[in-house]
Amino acid sequence: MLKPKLIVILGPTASGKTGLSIKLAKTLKGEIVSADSRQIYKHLDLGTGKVTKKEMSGIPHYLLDIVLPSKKYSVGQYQKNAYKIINKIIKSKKIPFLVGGSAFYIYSIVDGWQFPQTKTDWKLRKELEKKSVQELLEILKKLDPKRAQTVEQKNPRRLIRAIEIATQLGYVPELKHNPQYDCLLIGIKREDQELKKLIKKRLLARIDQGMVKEVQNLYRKKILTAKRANELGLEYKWIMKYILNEITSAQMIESLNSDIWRFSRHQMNWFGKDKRIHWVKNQQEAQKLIKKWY
RNA sequence: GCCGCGGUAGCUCAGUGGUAGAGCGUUCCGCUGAAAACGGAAAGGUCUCGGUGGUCCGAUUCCACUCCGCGGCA
Repeated sequence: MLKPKLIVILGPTASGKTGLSIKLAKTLKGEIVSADSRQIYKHLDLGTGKVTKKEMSGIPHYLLDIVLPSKKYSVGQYQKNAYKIINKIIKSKKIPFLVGGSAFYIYSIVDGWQFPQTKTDWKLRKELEKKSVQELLEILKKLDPKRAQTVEQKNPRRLIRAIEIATQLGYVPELKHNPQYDCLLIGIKREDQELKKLIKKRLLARIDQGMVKEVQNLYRKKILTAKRANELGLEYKWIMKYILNEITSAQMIESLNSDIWRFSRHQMNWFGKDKRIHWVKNQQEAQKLIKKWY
């Protein structure tokens, strides 16, 4: 049985995913499902570079603004939500586009990761966070010696999650892949220097548009705490520091610029090794690929 | 002009009479329900510690002079 088709548009931050995906969706009767771990949140707009209503120009967008910034969201939830919406779009005879820069989210769909059926145990995680990596590794060894060998042994996050799973299931099952869709992966290609310029330009433009004010308002209305802003990272982290007078605006811009650049490298670290991705420079190239594939 | 302090990796600084160190940054990499998260690795000092001489078997480390920066007194 043939799997339904899914077009995936990915690339580093500021590469132009939003613009390209809307253009493509317009000419192809498409609908867009976001794959962005921060645009998921309500009220985080300018800081996440979220599409505006106007930019959408009538193309339906999903998985934006679905949870409050104070809540923690996860890939597991994302995958469930995304499957549901993509299937709905397919049923309505429209073409689904998965668009975003959160590699972890994208691959949970593209590769169909089958996460173990467990509950997030914040209490346990908090307890475990007090322990050293050595201690965590010892605990995991007792629960699941096999997984203890394959996890990143110095990474507390990974160790804690493995312990969480093993506590609930008795062991950590191997992650199985069960892709639900036939995916066409299109990546937006940008040279380093070009991307650096784009990042800077977009950063300054958003500051002009009131990005600092956005964070100020969220802070004043208690939608966003300083701690949470720090967890959310990048724009929220640095703008919050500026608002709290910990840094000057020049320091804020400089730190942000270099942090966003580093973030883009991190994204490319993930995409760069994926041979399935077709790298394009513009709409024409993307359209040609889609035409051939569909 | 005098006195004091400092000049060591891109930045902030440790340090020792006997083959140069940390943190940050940079680059690269990993990633099984926090992923803008979380973690790992490497490169970098014209054989080199501002410069020139001296003491010493040996000086980045001690001494003298010199240049530069900072602070104080004039």
